[in-house]
Amino acid sequence: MAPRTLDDDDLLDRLTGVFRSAGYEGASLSDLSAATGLQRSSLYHRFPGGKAQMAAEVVRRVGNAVMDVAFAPLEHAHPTVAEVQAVGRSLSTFYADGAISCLLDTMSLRDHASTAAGGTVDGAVDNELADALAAATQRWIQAFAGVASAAGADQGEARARAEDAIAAIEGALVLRRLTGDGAAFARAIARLPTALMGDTRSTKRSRRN
Amino acid sequence: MAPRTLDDDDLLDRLTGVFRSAGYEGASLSDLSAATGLQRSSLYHRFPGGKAQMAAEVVRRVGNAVMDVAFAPLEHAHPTVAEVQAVGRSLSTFYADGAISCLLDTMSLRDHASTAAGGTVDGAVDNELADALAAATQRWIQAFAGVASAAGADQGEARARAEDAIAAIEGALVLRRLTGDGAAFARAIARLPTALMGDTRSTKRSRRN
DNA sequence: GTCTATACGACGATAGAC
DNA sequence: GTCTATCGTCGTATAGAC
Repeated sequence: MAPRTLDDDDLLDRLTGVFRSAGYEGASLSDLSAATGLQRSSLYHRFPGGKAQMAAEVVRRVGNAVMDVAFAPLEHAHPTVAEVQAVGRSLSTFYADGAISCLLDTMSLRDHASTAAGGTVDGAVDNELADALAAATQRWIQAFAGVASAAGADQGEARARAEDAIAAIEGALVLRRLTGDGAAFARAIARLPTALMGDTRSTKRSRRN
Repeated sequence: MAPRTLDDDDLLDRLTGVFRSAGYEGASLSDLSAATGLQRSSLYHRFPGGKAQMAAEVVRRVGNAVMDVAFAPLEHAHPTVAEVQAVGRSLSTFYADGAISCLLDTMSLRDHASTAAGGTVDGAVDNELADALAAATQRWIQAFAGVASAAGADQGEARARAEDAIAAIEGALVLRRLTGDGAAFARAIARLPTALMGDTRSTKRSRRN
């Protein structure tokens, strides 16, 4: 019912939703077509590289969006606990309180193919996705590690805290898929300030850790 | 070159390897056939329910194996720190120091299909997989929660500690897929005793937490 | 820039010989 | 209990009309 164009941002948003819940292999062109309202061939007009290109662009775009919305507040010298809590709220919104999976998880499977014979042309496209995932992960780690560093952790410890905090969130999202219970995700978010900055005891929370 | 039978345990082991690295959608019958040395039709002879049945049996079998090997030592009244550390070592082996993904993660995606029209027959098979995943998850949570309870945590806190410890492990496995670095996984395993039992300070480790 | 139509291989699944 | 051969469907990807 809409014979005219669809906005580029809207288009990628729709694609993102499919990849987030189905993963790379699970997201068929029919799914992507249905979600966007565009026919398969129209998708190929915008993404000549096919599904692999769609996936890579989705990952890059989401990575940028998350950096802007959630982590930009952290990029000055000394983030406060309140600012880290705000990042937690942004992440809660982004993941719909844990109900939506993370692209880093759902897109990081696959790829026993394409490594077989000599370098095919689309091998580069496949690596594009892997590179986008790795880049987004590193940016996330560095954003969190920056917070830990500002709180006084040395470089190695800062990176460890960042990785552990991310792992807690990613693992909670997996758990949520399995149990339907978002409590673990909520705890991982609530723990974010102390996980990164150590025990600042500026809030009333004590618990283990 | 082996026209005769393949042992049932071996067969499921081979299938497990494919599902672990490729996920449900990513594991094709060709992959499963190649990994087992059996033709597609032979696989159907053993698993009339097809891929869904293979997946469900794999999940159930792995769930049982993990319970036996790793968690059985915990099923008496008061597990010791050393015993929990031993569980960590078993898990490290099971996950090849983080290099192998967890079935709970890789198999818990998918399934926008089969819910469409009226109840088809194979809808039950699909739920079989989801049920197997949920059951394995609950058994894991309860095994860990038992440790926390024995260490003095009340019921809610025990379950929270168990879920958080599992999330830390699952998230570290995701991170390892993304970065190729197993350090986060090693830390999640090392933290297991204190994560479940609180700060027993019986080892020299202090750190945050 | 979107559509209809179609190519063609891989997919899950089945039939029937041995 | 395994095989070869094949089914119909859906997968990704293209060609060409509008």
